[in-house]
Amino acid sequence: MAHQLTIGQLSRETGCKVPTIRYYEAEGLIAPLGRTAGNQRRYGSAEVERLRFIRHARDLGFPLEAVRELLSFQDRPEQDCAEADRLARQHLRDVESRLERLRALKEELERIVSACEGGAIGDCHVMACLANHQLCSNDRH
Amino acid sequence: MAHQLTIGQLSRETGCKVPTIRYYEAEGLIAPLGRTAGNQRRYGSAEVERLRFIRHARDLGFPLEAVRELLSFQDRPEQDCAEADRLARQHLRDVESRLERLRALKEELERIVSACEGGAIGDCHVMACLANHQLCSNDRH
DNA sequence: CGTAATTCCTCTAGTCACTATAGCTTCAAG
DNA sequence: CTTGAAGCTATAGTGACTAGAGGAATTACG
Repeated sequence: MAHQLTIGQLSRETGCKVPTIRYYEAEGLIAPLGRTAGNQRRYGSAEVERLRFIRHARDLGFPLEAVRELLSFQDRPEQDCAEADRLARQHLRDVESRLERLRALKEELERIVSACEGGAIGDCHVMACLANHQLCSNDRH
Repeated sequence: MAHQLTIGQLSRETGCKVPTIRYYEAEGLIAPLGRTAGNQRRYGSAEVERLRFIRHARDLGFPLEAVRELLSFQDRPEQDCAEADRLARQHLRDVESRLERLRALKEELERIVSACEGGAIGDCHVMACLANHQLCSNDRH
């Protein structure tokens, strides 16, 4: 049993928390090589790779369901990559639209806080803008 | 009982779904004026304003907990607006950092999908980048 | 006035991707 | 051989809703 990892070591190798690894196992994304006599999980280097793959895809914002698909592609390397590419492009479109909305939101917030001049809440622009959308966004949206 | 609204009418007025209104009520953010003999909620124009306030703050990404605070400020208009302003500024900082991360992510995704040239998964850049962070982001982060 | 369609009610469970807690067992070091 | 860290399972909680079941009230029409 050379160089097998405990769940804690796998956690340190990949930056993925221990309960999260167990959660991924329950979700069927990753499994230990086996268990010790005392029922503890043991992992090999393939699992390190697999978990890094999962983490990276998650960091990129892919939902677990998409990660699951990507993993299934990985398990069939002879297959065409069109599906993986489609998934990534779809995700990019999602990210772009979220980015757009977040940018608009930031601008609105900037207008709101830049208008505050102190004083009582009754006269506060921040509160007025929150109460009345018209007040802060005089442009589109 | 002139111009009192049902929950469905309030929903149409504010763009807030019916179950969401009931959820906000359970959370203590908004309450009906009263109930009919048949136990149905009835609302007045103050509730329309309050719910619009809630929706706008939510659309701006404030968590419900912050909305709760903002509402409590609104109930004391003589008070100084510094707290409301602080909350909005804090939120702006949150949004800015999310925006920054989302932007970096989008760039990484763009690099990834732009590298795909079709073919088998074994040779696919999309998959390779997901497996190995180094491959796609040669710059910071 | 009857009835049918629509809207309303409560309650429970599900979503997503974890995170936290409790109470226990196993393992590695000294 | 004992201690303390790390492991185990199982359950519940997070945020902000959303969906569904099963039933009651209201409104519109004939």
